[in-house]
Amino acid sequence: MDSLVRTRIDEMRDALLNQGISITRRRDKMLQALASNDGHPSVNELHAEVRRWYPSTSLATIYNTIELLKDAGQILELEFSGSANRYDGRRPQSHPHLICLTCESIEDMDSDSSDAGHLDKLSEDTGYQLVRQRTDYYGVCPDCQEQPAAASD
Amino acid sequence: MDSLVRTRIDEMRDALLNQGISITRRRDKMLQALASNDGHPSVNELHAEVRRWYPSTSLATIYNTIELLKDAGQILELEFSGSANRYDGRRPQSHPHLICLTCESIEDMDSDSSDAGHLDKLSEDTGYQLVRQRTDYYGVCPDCQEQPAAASD
DNA sequence: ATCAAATCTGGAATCATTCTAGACCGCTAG
DNA sequence: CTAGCGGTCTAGAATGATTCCAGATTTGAT
Repeated sequence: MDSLVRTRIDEMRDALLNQGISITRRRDKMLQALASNDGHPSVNELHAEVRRWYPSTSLATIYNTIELLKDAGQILELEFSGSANRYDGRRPQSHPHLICLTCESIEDMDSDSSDAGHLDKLSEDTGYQLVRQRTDYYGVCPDCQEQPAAASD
Repeated sequence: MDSLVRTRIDEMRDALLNQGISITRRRDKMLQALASNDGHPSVNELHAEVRRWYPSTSLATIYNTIELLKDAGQILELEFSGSANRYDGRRPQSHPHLICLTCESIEDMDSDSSDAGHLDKLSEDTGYQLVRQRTDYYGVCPDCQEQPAAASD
């Protein structure tokens, strides 16, 4: 296991402990699943992953742990109304994404305007106490531009 | 009725007609509801509005008309996983919003980086064919900062 | 007035998420 | 070692937005 992954797991673990939340075995597996997943898993994917070790794990536990991580600022939630939410446990800070309308893939972008002082400045300008932002770009990814539109029914 | 509202209704109407979509009475009321609504109505609000004239209107018709407007690029859909989607029929182009985490209000912002050439440039940089973007800022609005946290159960 | 195509209704179906009641687990005090 | 307590977990029901569907209605052309 990559040392970055291990570091990230420790970060999440410490953040939870700081809030008085104990790290149970299921929660630990969930942190591992999040830290080692390169993409943007859905609840079902995380559920499947945790179940590989603890087959009795219920969906409610996954949702529950996500809630704890959100409160601790350790997970980024990407909401979608038509399909399941997607999560990023590696980079919990706001950052932009590229979303393919054809294959529904989600790709991270480097933060540009969404870096540190940006929200602070905007808070002053607007009078809002801003805590996070969401920026997504929707289009067709390079792969799907080449495909002869396979799965489009 | 404001002349800007009337202009906007005509825009939407023409866009639908151009796609061979006829403007039925319910659809017409829906365009009026969208063009004259200053905020970001939900499907239920639009439904209620159209029902004032055509009480038998079903929810399916509202969803259906939204679909038509989306295809014609005449409505902006803001997706939320936990609650109902919200719509903007006045400014269908991508533009950023301020969203209050306390009272769930949605406020328009002027486009800054999300103007015309921006998506084109980003398309070149990323290889995606980008068609729209979504940028939302989440925080607490000025009103809710003053309130003694009324509805927070 | 007739007929076909488009539109609309009302209710069922779907599906992600939240809720809930009770079972279970791990820890501490006695 | 054991009883009890608080936190955790499970399974399934409940919720709510959205989509689907079959049949009824309306529209427009002739």
